[in-house]
Amino acid sequence: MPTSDEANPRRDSAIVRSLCAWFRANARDLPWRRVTKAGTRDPYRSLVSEIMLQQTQVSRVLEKFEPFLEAFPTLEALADADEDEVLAMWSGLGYYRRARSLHACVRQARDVFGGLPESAADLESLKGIGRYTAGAIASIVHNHAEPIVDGNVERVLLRLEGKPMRVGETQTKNWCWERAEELVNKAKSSKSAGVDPATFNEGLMELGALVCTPKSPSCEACPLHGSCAAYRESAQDSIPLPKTRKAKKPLYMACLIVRDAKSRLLISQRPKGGLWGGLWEVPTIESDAKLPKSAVAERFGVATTALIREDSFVHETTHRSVAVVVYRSTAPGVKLTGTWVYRADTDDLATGSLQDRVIRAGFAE
DNA sequence: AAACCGGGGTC
DNA sequence: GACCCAGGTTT
Repeated sequence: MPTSDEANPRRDSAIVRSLCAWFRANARDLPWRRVTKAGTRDPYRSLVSEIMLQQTQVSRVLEKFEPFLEAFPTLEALADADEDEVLAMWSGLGYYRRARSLHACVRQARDVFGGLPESAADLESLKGIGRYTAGAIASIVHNHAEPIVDGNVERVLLRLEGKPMRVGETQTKNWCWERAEELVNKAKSSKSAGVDPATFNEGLMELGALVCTPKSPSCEACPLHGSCAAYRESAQDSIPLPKTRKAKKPLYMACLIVRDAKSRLLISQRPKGGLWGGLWEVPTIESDAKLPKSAVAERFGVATTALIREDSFVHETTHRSVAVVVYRSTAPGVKLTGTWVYRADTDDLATGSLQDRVIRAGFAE
């Protein structure tokens, strides 16, 4: 009696063939899947999409992908751009370090390799490209037999093999990478038409996105249910195990709206790295504790009587709950440095959604 | 191994 | 509200 962990070449072969056939028939028509010529994809478009898609849902990326590609149509164009332009096109996507890393990545690729390299090892040497992204480009664009494991793939593989583990933990990832490697090698060695590493890897992710979903998976429609341990044991809903989540950290922000005689608004750029790194904001104070008005006035160098409380709201991110209080100054602060901008200047500015709201309020009336 | 880093859709 | 997402880097 073979154990469940024992290699089963015939089962793996069936999994690979079924999945590839399903993907060929059910793949979504996404802009980064566009084929330029003779079945090849633009590696640069693939790179941009992969970075944008990190921890970001397809529907979010769809709004930003084409405008970004229009602004930076080629790797050379992106490499030649200023970091501020790149950040501006990333506005609203979140995880802004990705934009700065992508910019550094293409410059590095141009200077070191004369363009984007093809091997996963070379790709992974570039800024912002880890094992997943390197494997994705090498396999999907160049059809190399490189495994890929993201959140989707972990969930699919854990269910397929009936492993009650948590997504994202080191032990889980290690097991998934090994399993994904076995399967992609099986796809590589397959003699069936339409079965290859590119189709298998992308199919695995597409299955996780469309069928083997976190909640209410469509097992009856799944091409792999005949091989799936979780389905056989009716364990789809208990695999993977629920994530353990940390409480959101509170953050308090006091923002100051200052206008000059020309109705311009005072803004400044946040330091690179850290929260909203490199993005623009109105003068803002941050603290782990509530900021009394007197402290805000002191820090901004403005009299308390010149500070008008204009708005307050809570901005939620995955990891933070940010309590924002917006003040307007009736007298410019002596200590404040920054850049004066007109309303129209802010359109091409790199901003997060929180400061977008504050800046809009700043120009109101 | 754990912390850090966004945003918005969905249930 | 909690959960999710084509992760990588830093500590």
